[in-house]
Amino acid sequence: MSDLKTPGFVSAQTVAERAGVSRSAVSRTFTAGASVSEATRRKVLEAADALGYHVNHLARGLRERSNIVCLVVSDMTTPIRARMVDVMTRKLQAAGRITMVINTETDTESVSTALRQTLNYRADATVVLSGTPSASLIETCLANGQQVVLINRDEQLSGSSNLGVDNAMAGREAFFLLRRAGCQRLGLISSTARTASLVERETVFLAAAAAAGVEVAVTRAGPTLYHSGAEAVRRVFGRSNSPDGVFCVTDLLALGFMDVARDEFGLRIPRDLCIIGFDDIEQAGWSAYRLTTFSQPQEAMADQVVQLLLHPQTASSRRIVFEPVPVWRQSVRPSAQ
Amino acid sequence: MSDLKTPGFVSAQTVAERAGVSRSAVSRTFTAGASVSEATRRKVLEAADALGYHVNHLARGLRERSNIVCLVVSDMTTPIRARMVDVMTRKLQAAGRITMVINTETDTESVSTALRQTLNYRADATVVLSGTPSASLIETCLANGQQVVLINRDEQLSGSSNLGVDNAMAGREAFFLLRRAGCQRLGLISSTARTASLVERETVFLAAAAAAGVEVAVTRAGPTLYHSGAEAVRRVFGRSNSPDGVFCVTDLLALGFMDVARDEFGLRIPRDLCIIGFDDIEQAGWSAYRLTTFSQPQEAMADQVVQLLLHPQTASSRRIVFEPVPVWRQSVRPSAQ
DNA sequence: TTGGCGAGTGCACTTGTGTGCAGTGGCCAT
DNA sequence: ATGGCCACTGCACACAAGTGCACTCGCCAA
Repeated sequence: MSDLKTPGFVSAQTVAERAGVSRSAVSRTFTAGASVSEATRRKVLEAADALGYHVNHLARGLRERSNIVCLVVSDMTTPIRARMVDVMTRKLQAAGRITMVINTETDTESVSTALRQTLNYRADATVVLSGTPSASLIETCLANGQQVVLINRDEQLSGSSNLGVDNAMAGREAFFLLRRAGCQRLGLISSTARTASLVERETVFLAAAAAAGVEVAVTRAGPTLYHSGAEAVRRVFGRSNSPDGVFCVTDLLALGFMDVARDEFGLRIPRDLCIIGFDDIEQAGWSAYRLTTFSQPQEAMADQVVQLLLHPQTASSRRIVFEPVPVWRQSVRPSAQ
Repeated sequence: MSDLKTPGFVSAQTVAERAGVSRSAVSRTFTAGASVSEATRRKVLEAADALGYHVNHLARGLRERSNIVCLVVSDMTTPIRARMVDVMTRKLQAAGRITMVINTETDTESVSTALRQTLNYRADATVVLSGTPSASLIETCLANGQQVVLINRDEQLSGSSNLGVDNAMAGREAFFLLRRAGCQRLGLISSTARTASLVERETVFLAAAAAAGVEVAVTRAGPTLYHSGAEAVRRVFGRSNSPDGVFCVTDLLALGFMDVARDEFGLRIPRDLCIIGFDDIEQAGWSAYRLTTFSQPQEAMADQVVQLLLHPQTASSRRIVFEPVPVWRQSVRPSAQ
């Protein structure tokens, strides 16, 4: 049509005029279950199509729920985070929600700013993948009727739901796997980031070793990234008695460790050195690595988040723990002798 | 305070009542440059703080621009995409915009649905990272005063801006690098996905080879993923005369190719086999690979998108091409003999 | 003393929806 | 023929903001 349209969105009013009906009729046409005659509906749909009309969800969100969910996340380029964002957005979309991504630093200040944005956009819920927001701000969110879901974050924070994986199980299991493989001198490769998850994996691994009377050399060469794992090798094998089995609290650390251990120190894995990681990122399965690790059940976690959104009454102050599943590959010897 | 607050967001009206001023005063307090006395502003801020008030950006978006930008993307777990989403969200945030992510399949149908969502939420602009939307739908977006930016997508689509990298340069350069390294039998490893970008890299590489009178074996073992590169090796080295230099149209393909070439065929890189990729994903720099490749200037592209949003008048129907920058590593011999 | 000016304030309108309520018209049973 | 019921329609209000316009009030100069 040669409608000389002024730039800007077309409203229900315009559609109503063109269709020769009231604006209410237009609204009802696009509301499931509302009462409209077939004739009216057809006229409206025709006019809407000709004008390119789309219901304004922002205005709709003024009265009731906005169907917006904010995802607060940092380090998105990290494979594990990227996959989490992917899974989350897909599941939320399938549940009729739309995702606003807020990319932030991990520090509390920055996350708080993000959370305030969340309130500005009337998100029904906020899912925090990184950093830990201050308790008082969470209270504000809750007071505003917003749900807050923390994933792999600090323990209980008043009122917010809390999803996490059983890090203790992984730390314990990692120790026994290395011992069963016959490793004598153990190493723990961790990160300078002191996330609750990482700390728990560390402490449980160390506790299990202590209980068995085994000493463990701990190395923290930098942030939770590939090059920190790489750097860790140089520190570890500079020392007097180098380990023959290491638990890396993250796959990225493990992959960096493997590369440099082979490349610069000529070690063969798992012959000279056994390695266990955590996360089961895609690269861990690449044939250059074949890393034995633990997989986070991200699909299940995302499903759970959706459930919490759909049934908010069940959501208050709960902590839900998921079991990581061990993924057997070739970076650990099957058994001693 | 022991305000028995009913769940739900607190509005400017409530704040006004508590502060003993008009709602206008509240609005003006939160509007930069509006005229409010210092005394009033203080009263308002105090009440707002006590009640946990936050300006409703949705309602604000009813009158003017919403400051929402939709990002339509698929295959988010892919390193190159994950980084693009990361860079985009950060730059948009810095420019005062908020990002809505729509995670979609690459097929046209699914992208069209996504684009309609975009209109529902009154996004000021839509940035399409994956798939190609139908031209008619783009027209609808434009008619509604929305900007559409296509990244690495098909050529010109009426009215939308179009950012891309110079694939031709990469294809040509890749050929010459392999030749200069002394490679005699060339291979091209590509994807079953027929994206404009991939096709262009392919055809230019092949054209350069044809012009030099060199034959090239083309292999397309599957989607643009690691395991397709891995699978390609088995096909390529099953044939009679195997290549000693390959151009993989994507880093992921290249890494899969390298792994299996070394692992199952005992080839040494770059001694027996030279490999060039494209994208410069993080993993390409890992010491297991040290892949020579081309880097997409994603930061610059995101900056350009922000510029287009800030100055919409300059945005109509433009195609802007960025130069990929060659990244020299060790998967190609420096030079023949 | 009075007119003018400027800062500050509030009313009322705007944006695009969804929906309660009242009203209309058609159809069927009595 | 008429009352009752039901499907449909439109008015008007609510939602949460920003803002033009009119108005008040204090202060200063003529």
